[in-house]
Amino acid sequence: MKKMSTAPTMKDVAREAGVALGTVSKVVNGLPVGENYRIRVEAAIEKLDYQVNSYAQGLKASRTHSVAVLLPNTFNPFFADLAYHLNLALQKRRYKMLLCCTAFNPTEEQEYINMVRQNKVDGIIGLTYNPDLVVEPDTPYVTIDRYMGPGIPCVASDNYAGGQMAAEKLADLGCKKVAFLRIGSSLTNEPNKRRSGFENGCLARQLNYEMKILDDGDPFDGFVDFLKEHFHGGKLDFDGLFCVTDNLAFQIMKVLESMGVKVPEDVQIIGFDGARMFGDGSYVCSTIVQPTEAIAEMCVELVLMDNAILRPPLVCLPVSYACGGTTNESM
Amino acid sequence: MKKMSTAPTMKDVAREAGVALGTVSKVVNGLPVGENYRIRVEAAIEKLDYQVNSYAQGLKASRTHSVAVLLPNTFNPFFADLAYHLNLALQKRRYKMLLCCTAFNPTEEQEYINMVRQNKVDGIIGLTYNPDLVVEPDTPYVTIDRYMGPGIPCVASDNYAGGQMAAEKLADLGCKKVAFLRIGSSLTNEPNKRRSGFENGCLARQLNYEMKILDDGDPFDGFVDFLKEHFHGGKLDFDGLFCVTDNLAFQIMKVLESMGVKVPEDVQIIGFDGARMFGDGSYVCSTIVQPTEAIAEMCVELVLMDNAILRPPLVCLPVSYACGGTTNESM
DNA sequence: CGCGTTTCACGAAACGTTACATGAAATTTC
DNA sequence: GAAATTTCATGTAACGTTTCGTGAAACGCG
Repeated sequence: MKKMSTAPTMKDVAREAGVALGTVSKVVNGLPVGENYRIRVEAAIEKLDYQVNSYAQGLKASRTHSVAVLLPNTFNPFFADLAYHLNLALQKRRYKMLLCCTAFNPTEEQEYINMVRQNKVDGIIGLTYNPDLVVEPDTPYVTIDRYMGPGIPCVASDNYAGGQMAAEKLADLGCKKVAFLRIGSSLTNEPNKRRSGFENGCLARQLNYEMKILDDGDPFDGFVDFLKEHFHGGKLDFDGLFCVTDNLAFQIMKVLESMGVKVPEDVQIIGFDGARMFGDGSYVCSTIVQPTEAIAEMCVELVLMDNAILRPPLVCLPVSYACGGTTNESM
Repeated sequence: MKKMSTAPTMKDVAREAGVALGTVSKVVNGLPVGENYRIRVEAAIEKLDYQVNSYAQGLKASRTHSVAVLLPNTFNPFFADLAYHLNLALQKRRYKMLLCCTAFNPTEEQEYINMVRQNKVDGIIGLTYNPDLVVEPDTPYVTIDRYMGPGIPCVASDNYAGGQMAAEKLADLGCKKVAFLRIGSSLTNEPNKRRSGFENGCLARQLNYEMKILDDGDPFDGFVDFLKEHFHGGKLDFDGLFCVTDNLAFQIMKVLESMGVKVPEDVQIIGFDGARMFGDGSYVCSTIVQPTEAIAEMCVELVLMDNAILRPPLVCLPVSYACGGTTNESM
């Protein structure tokens, strides 16, 4: 060892092992190399505690072993779960995860895509809200919940089935008159299918239903007004509500509480996502659970797939139902 | 433009602008350069849509504009908040965040540190549980909540004050006999100060207190047994509990619920962290709120600080108190 | 045994930057 | 006005890999 201060390079390893530079490279990359050479090189690597410099690697090979993940934030339990399982899935394959929180901001999203472009990540996984995001065409891009065209795979829950399931559960719980509440972008994205699934589910079970749909910018008051309109003589017109997300369900429950409406005695509420406190405990409310782990695995699988031809345009994964609170249906 | 397929490089920009390579580099890095040259180069950059290749940059300059963040997970609201604000703080400075979830696993933590070593990140911010983590000495390292020695800055809440505050709040709420519940590592880390703060707070307010401390491996049943021991004739011996984290407080509340003990009527509970549902809504329980945004800002500030001499060994940031639920003290 | 073929380590040439030495031009100084 | 000084664009040499053409050794075959 000549120099202590600076990290050992392949050249150092080559010198130590008495082989050529290229041979070390092959050993490091697991390419075929003579057995006796391999042993010598591995010993030298061990001895010098050599670590490849992934920036040199990235520069030369344009393979960086890192993937960027775009999410609105990490504090919504659904996004948090996704982030966690994406990290796990990437780590399993020895990939690093660049996390980018976009705060639902389209400009921010584009900024991040651009920023990530310079970084030459091997792929991008994005749950985004900018309908006309421009992505580097030569970087594999996989979306969650947003169908952006045939070349860009979209991974989502089976939102239609989830909507249907919500209707069935409400019917099973004995509801007669229910409502669907949605807030969110009006884009044609996968979660919109929750609505049609719910409608058809209601029709199949002959459930009376109503819709209240707010767009992204709209103030939450829209729902408060809606609920008040349907509140007569201390009683709500509905005995069941399907909220498009657990977050919304949670807020609605607070409004109802303040109105003196009891959940679930007076009205059943089902959300969507499968948000849990602290990631393990009980569900925040009764909910259609998204299979975050499977979604994450699938995203990683697709984004790292070599053969672009095999990438499917859309993958839907099965959802399940879970009761909120500590116990069961009685949430 | 000669070649369409491959991304433009500095050489392309130099040719386009009719200047030397080094001049382009200076413009890109904001170094002083003649005004007329700058204009020509900027025009060429615009025209070719040039983006620096940060792998070449990282290789040459050993400055990668990325920081690794080690957290146990993203679904605990406290960690989620940290991740979010760290991301924001880094992004403000145009840095990328490599997120690494370690699941409290010491081996995993070391693995990640090693993995990150190859990547030559500009710094590491870690909330870790491995007491003898080996970190690259030449990579700036900042911890959250773990004091690891004078060379490694530690950023934390003022845990002592938080413990005191909890005692005072319980006293203010009229409690007479309280208990402190802790689960977690027995390492000498910052959160341990919550206990001494609480003890002194209780002494100052002449509050009767008891301690129940479980170590990391111990089963949660330890608390259930403890509570049952102090449960006589349908009543709990305590009228106030201070739990070392909101997560614990949340679990304890569920146990109490199943025992028929009402919160806050029968017993007041205060947690620690400031966990909120969906990051905005109400607090999960009454709690000592950690200033996650300030912690994140400080970590980033310290980890990117050029002058290593100025790095303080320990920074404590002020906490605050917040009531749980939708309303006030009445949880 | 000699020729053609395969195998495989070798070493040099990129990859796209930054940093530094070089020298020409512009400015100051007496 | 000439010499001394400053200014600043230029071009070249790394940074640590991967890739690929080269040639020597080992092998098979007639």
